[in-house]
Amino acid sequence: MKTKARPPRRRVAAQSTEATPGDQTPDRAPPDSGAQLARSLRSRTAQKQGARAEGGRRRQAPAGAAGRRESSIQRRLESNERERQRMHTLNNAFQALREVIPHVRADKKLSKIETLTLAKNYIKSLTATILTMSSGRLPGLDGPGPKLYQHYQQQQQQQQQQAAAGGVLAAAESQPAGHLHKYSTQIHSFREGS
DNA sequence: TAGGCCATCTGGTCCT
DNA sequence: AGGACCAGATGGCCTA
Repeated sequence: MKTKARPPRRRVAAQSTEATPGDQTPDRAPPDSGAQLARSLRSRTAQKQGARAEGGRRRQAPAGAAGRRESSIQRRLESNERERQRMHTLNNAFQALREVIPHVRADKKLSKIETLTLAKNYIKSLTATILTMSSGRLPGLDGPGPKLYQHYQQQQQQQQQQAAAGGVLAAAESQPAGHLHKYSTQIHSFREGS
């Protein structure tokens, strides 16, 4: 099943502080209020630390414990926010990659795994094309072409050896021309919406 | 309704 | 010590 471009959606966030400024993936609703989160965290923490009553009584929290708990909550909130930002920059990078990879259905957003797979094979097919052209055009001449081609062939041999050891290698991966074929096949399989 | 994809939270580990 | 990175868990939204 494929995921089509989606309208914004909401997430009932269990935790979080506030709307992320400059959120580039408005896929999600801004998180809950800090107050809510703090409440949630406090109750969780209470459960975890075993608000275990001893003989039906709660132990008295040591002096300063409340302050430490608050600062611990605060640190968690800040950490969550950083993590959110980190994921946003990662998603921005994915988006930038999507925009650079030619694919058939412009209206369909590539998933992350599709983006990576397509990018890998696109790079391979471009590399193969460039090397084929340059080695053909500059036989025996000084220049990057032949060296690159040699390097590429070495890489291919290594990959074949590794694959032989592992016992897996698609025929398309084993030769330059195969990359283009594999890439275009993949584009079409994605288009089919497999 | 099941399955795919994703955002977010969270705790652990690594790095500076 | 604090931030970055990572992976597992959770739950929402969407499509077939």
